[in-house]
Amino acid sequence: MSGPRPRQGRPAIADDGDDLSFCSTCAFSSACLQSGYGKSQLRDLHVLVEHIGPFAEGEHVFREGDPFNAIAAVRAGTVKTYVADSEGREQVQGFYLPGEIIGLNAISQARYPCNAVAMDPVSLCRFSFSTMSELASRMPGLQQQLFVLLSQDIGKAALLAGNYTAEERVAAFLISLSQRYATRGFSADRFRLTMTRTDIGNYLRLASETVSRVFRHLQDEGFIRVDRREIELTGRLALEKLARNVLRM
Amino acid sequence: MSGPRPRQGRPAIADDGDDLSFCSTCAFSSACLQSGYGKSQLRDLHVLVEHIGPFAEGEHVFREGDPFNAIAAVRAGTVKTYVADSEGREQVQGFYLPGEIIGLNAISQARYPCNAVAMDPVSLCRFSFSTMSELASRMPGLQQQLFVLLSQDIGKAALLAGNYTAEERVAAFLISLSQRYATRGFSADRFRLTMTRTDIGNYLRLASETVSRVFRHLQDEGFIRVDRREIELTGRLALEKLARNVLRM
DNA sequence: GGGCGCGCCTGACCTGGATCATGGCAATGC
DNA sequence: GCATTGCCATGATCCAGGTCAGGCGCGCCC
Repeated sequence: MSGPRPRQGRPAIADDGDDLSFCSTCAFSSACLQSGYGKSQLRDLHVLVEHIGPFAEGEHVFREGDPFNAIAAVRAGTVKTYVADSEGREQVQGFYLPGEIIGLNAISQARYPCNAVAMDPVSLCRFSFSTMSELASRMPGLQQQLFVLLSQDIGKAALLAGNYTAEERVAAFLISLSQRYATRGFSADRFRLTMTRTDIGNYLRLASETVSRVFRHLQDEGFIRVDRREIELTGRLALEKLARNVLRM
Repeated sequence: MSGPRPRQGRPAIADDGDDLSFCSTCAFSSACLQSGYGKSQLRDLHVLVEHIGPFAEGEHVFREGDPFNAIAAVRAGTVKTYVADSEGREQVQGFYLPGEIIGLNAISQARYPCNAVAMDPVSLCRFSFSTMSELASRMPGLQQQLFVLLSQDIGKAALLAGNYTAEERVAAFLISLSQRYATRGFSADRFRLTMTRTDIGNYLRLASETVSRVFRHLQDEGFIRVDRREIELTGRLALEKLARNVLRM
């Protein structure tokens, strides 16, 4: 993780206390809890966790080409990853919500292949990848979790690749956000879009005008209610139907 | 790997002979050679390799929903992976050439999330994933190789996702094939397309007519020469320029 | 308060690629 | 030799979404 360094907040290295819930959004802790590890082994894991941030809105977490040495779980806020094409246009690759992992696609080249920027105040859990690999050799469950996380990400990217209409894309985007918020304990039907229409369009490969128009249309149909960044899903079933092909459900 | 079982050819389990080159296209063998392992350790690896096939053109290697238990390296032929959308239309996800690995995206759900079918006679090296995971715990280099392979695949899928013209997509497709053939020792400038125009279109999210027209146009420009499935790249530089944004080079 | 900038919306128009229809050509089978 | 089938090419037309232009409202700073 290069770019701005942690400037305040929690100690860089987790302390040895027994309170394992101090980082409830940290995916690895929960992943390993699921794997049935005891507290002593979890403490091993916590040694390699470093809490960094907060990053202010617009601040970069890492930039394309930075040397890779760590992956990170989002603790709070939203991180956007993007690349710039040869004409300097931005291509958004993904939005990462609390509990989700950034940096997995950097392993193969040992450099981050994209930029990551905070959409709002962001805190992260940083995991040294070399330490984690080493630990994974001794903890088969952790190794397996890493394989699963990596494998999941392969599928995710393929979703956008399909041949879908603007309406299908937008619906899938909303349903996906909703599901992801819900699994983290937030409301599934009412949340705040932390990104602009332009960002959404860049992500879905649509013009921002099209995003606006589709929002309008979905609202006219009674499927959603939008007010600036606030959104409410009032016709979840209809949205899911639209999103079905994209999300493969 | 479900579907048709091996019906002839090499023994199912590699023998203990010293000839480690018997499977020169097998990515893992070479990956581990690169990692500096000695022959005795390589033999460990070869124990978990099973040569299967040949599969005839049109035969399925696995199908969506099949339980996952192995990944496989293509030894010979081309494998196409695809899914069917809710209206039964086929969406091609990728083509896998000799040396490339299929099945990595199946780890997270323990089921293959797509279908894999042979485009021409195909032989595979099958690797039991559980055995390999276990082995990876004892061979950090192998674990690392697996991480790298998985991480690579995350990026690949993202390429198609972009907002590109038909010409850029087709050029990128050709350059990508060329590069991949070249790294496997085949000619970079002259090769056979093992798939139909429809398959190419399904993969690139273009109509097959558009693929035809773009081929024609690229030929008129002098960048390629096409004769049915045979293709020659006569203007590699121009093609690379067209492909630059898609392939990020 | 007033100017300014940014995000967002909306309408008018344009265009790249899809779709539809047709025909050619090579391989295969009878 | 002739029919069939699958793949490919090409022309005519259509349309989803891009592009361009204008306008509005909110927050911010002087």
